[in-house]
Amino acid sequence: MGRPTVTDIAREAGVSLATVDRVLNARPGVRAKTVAAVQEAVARLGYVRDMAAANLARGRSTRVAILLPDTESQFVQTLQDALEEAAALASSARMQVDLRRYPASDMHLLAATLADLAAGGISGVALMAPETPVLRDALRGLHAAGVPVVAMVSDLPHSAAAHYVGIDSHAAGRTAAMLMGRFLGARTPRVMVIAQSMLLRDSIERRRGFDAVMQRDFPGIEVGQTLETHGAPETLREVMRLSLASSGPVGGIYLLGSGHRALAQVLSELGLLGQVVTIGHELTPHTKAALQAGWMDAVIAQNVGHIARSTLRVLQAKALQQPINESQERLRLEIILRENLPHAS
Amino acid sequence: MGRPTVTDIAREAGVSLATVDRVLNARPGVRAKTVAAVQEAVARLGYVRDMAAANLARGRSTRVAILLPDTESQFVQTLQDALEEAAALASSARMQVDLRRYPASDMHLLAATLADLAAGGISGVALMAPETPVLRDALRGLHAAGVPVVAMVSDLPHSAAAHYVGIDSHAAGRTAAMLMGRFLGARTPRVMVIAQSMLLRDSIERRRGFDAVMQRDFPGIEVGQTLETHGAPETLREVMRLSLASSGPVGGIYLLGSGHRALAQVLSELGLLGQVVTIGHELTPHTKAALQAGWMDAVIAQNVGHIARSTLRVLQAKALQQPINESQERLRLEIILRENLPHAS
DNA sequence: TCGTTTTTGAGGTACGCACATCATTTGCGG
DNA sequence: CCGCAAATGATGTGCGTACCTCAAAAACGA
Repeated sequence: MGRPTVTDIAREAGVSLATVDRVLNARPGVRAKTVAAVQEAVARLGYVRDMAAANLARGRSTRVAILLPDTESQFVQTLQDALEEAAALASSARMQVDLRRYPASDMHLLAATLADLAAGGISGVALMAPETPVLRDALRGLHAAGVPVVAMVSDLPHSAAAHYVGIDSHAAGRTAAMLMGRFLGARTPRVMVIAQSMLLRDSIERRRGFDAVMQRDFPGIEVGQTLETHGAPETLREVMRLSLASSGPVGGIYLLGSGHRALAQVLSELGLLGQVVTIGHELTPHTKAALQAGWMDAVIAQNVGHIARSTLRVLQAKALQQPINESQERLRLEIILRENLPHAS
Repeated sequence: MGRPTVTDIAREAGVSLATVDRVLNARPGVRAKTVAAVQEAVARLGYVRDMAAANLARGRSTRVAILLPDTESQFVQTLQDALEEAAALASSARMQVDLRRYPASDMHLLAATLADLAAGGISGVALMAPETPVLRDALRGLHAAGVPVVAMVSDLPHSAAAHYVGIDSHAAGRTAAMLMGRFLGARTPRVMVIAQSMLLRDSIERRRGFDAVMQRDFPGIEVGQTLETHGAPETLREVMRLSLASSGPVGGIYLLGSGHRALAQVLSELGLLGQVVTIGHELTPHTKAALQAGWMDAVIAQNVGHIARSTLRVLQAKALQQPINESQERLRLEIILRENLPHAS
């Protein structure tokens, strides 16, 4: 005989199917004593609800929304691709995904979108966004409406997010520092730190983690301030020139983000390409190429495919009020060198 | 309206439900022209079979066997734990797992067990084993019987294995070499290589990968022969003493396997603990502790939880003759330092 | 004890699909 | 054009669960 079914529970508990159903689905109108009897039968037989059948019967088709910033970042694009792929697969598990980009500059618009979604009867929302007050209020509104919110990549600790899917950014920064310290060897003990912007929480935390390990384990290495480029090649060239002029040559470069289109060129103009230890974050076509070319030494990444699948699983679970398998959803921080670069699929 | 169902397909293709069913399940007795019409309707409507409902209707309860060597290795134990956890979860997806250990010394017994399983009507087998001729024949027998075989951790390229779940061992060795070379810095450019045994194919390939990168990128570093310990602390102490005496001091130690219980003690006896760069494989309680203590510098690992879940998913898919989502099943080679050690869960 | 409320039982329908049976239609060779 | 085989249609049942309705029984208060 296979797994026990509701019928077995009914027989075992000496009640009818209807009563078992009432207990299992927490419907009212059952005496506490009867509830206990049914629950005992469940425990005794080791009954586990067949979720496939349950969802089939419910006829539920979870509808969720995922919001990504419209930043021209290759990482976000990579993540979007992964989400689309995962969404296609998830459709076979009766879940439809509404994947959108929002203008990163207009948080009020994002908030309005979220309000619309809540009103439109969505069963879950996942988003990657910086935690501004406006957003926080919008998310609390969602929470009040019973819509679970999942934070992606960058956590939203003060916004009643039901779950965070992403790596520990502080640990990511610490790891980058550890590799930087060890790879630097006999090179000039000075590191330049470059970022596109420090808006998202994860950049800030990476920087903190980086500094923590640098101070603790490599006190002899000097770490510069964060140079913000806002994605503009001109600014990148300018700030690097200025920094080199004022603080002197460097042995390493730490990219808080996923790198820049123009970075290779600027580095080569400055005669640094391949000469300095370069460590960055996120696996994108750019960073992949840089690793392969050999001028980037390491990339600290999170598996976007995993993020995408995990996000959808968590949204599904939250929407159906099912428990979450923590160990499956925990993301690992990945260190990518040229040698363990994933093959193009 | 929700997702299209078989009924929609039938209407769209202008055929009956029965015919749609015949086409979808590749049953005989349908003209090529009709098959094409149905498939076109499927493509047009973007029909995706509801696997939950399909499996429910099939009422199948896949039974699979997983065989692990009874080696006293912490890695195998960790893997077993992960498999048990995954199996518990998989039971809710109508799949029962028969998890066993076989005596690593007796391949004939393993072959006999496999023959029994084939006769007993199993729908899939996964195993971690060295590819000996006896085993190869047994696996071909399984293949002939239509039982899919999944190789875990160590590939079985000549044994008609339907799938390999594990990382690229050559790449693992290359990665270890790259880290060793860069971490070594100004230390004595000599590396000692230690293994429990060189039986499993993965050890051999790691060694090959390690040597390849060492020769290419760090020609100045001398790499010793593989010292086999067969798990005995005495042997470990002996071979290390001999090697140090004959070849002189070393700056790094490369553990081809997951380390030894006695390693920390022997290293400390020889005054090497924390003095030499130590790199090994697989995340186990031992290697975790060593990383945390700081005397191991890096561990190249594969995510056992992922291996376990992937193995079960692949077995399930093979048994049900469903396609496999390659990108989800591809394992990443993980580099673990103290800084990105996963938290105890 | 009676009437009322609460609890329980019995039974049906639906979800999307697999699989089986039997009737009917179609295509094809002669 | 007939006969036969192949192809297709029609229809039913079951998988395990959710959810609904109505009737019956039990518990309860007065």
